[in-house]
Amino acid sequence: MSDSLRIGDLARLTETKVVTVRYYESIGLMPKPDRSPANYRVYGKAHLARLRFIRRCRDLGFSLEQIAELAALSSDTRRACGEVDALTKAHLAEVEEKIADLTALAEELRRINARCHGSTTISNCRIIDALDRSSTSAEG
Amino acid sequence: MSDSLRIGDLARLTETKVVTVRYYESIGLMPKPDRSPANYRVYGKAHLARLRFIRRCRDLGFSLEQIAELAALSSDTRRACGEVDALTKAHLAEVEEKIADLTALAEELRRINARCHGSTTISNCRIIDALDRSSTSAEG
DNA sequence: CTAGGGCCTATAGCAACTATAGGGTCAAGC
DNA sequence: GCTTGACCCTATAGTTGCTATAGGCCCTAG
Repeated sequence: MSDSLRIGDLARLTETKVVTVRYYESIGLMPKPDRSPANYRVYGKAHLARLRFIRRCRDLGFSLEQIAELAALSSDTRRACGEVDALTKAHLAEVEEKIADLTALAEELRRINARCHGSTTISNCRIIDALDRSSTSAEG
Repeated sequence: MSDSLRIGDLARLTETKVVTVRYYESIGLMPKPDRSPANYRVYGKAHLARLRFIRRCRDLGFSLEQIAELAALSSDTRRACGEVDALTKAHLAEVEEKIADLTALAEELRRINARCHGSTTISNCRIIDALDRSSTSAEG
């Protein structure tokens, strides 16, 4: 009995918003649960596990589409593990690329920031200057 | 004469899509240009500079809202430079935080990936296992 | 004079939610 | 018995930064 959860319980247990849970259902990522006589959604442990899986993957940066794939793969235990492996590897590569991009970007922001040598007005502010000029063009 | 540009020229010169230029105008980020007799948008060098500024800031990861602020600040040359400085510093902090998050995430993905010890089917795939369990809970 | 490229407006779609409106349900307290 | 308040329901619109589509005008070259 106590494994009968309402949407609010599910949300609390997974640190998800209620609307988000409904949203996941609307796009088919969460299965449609049974309804109580009052038309409330009634969830069990399987739903909780599913939502936990989704949230964990979200935390790891997977898209909802990727999560749907992962979930489909994981439910078919005889399926080749290689597909899961490929998905996580591809995702890792994406993440690593994003890190590289952001690192270069931070570098440049730091460089730009360093140009503000205590000037007090925009007219002699080198930051705006730096933003105006393309970084690839030579500085004067 | 030759500093009269059409939207396609502007787009090409800044590696922006035509629709995007119009979009920037629609949200007030680009000023409304004059129109030719045929109702075509007619741009000058100031517009080009403005769009370049926008695109450069976008490349640096600023949001359109932040860019609007930066542009407003930069046009008032007597204004205190401190605000610009603060904006770029805040943005840098954001970027650095994002890098930290992604780095932790990549770490975990690598850890998860390492669990696939050549198992061939999902049933003994440790990756799905790893995704299922919360990373904070102890492993058995 | 027609084909193509470019331009115009307006609207809808994308991810992944979030917010709002307008209502029903239910247990507790007076 | 009745109200209060927390919870639930549906449906729709908003968010960011675009992109795509439909349906149509302009202009030049062949």
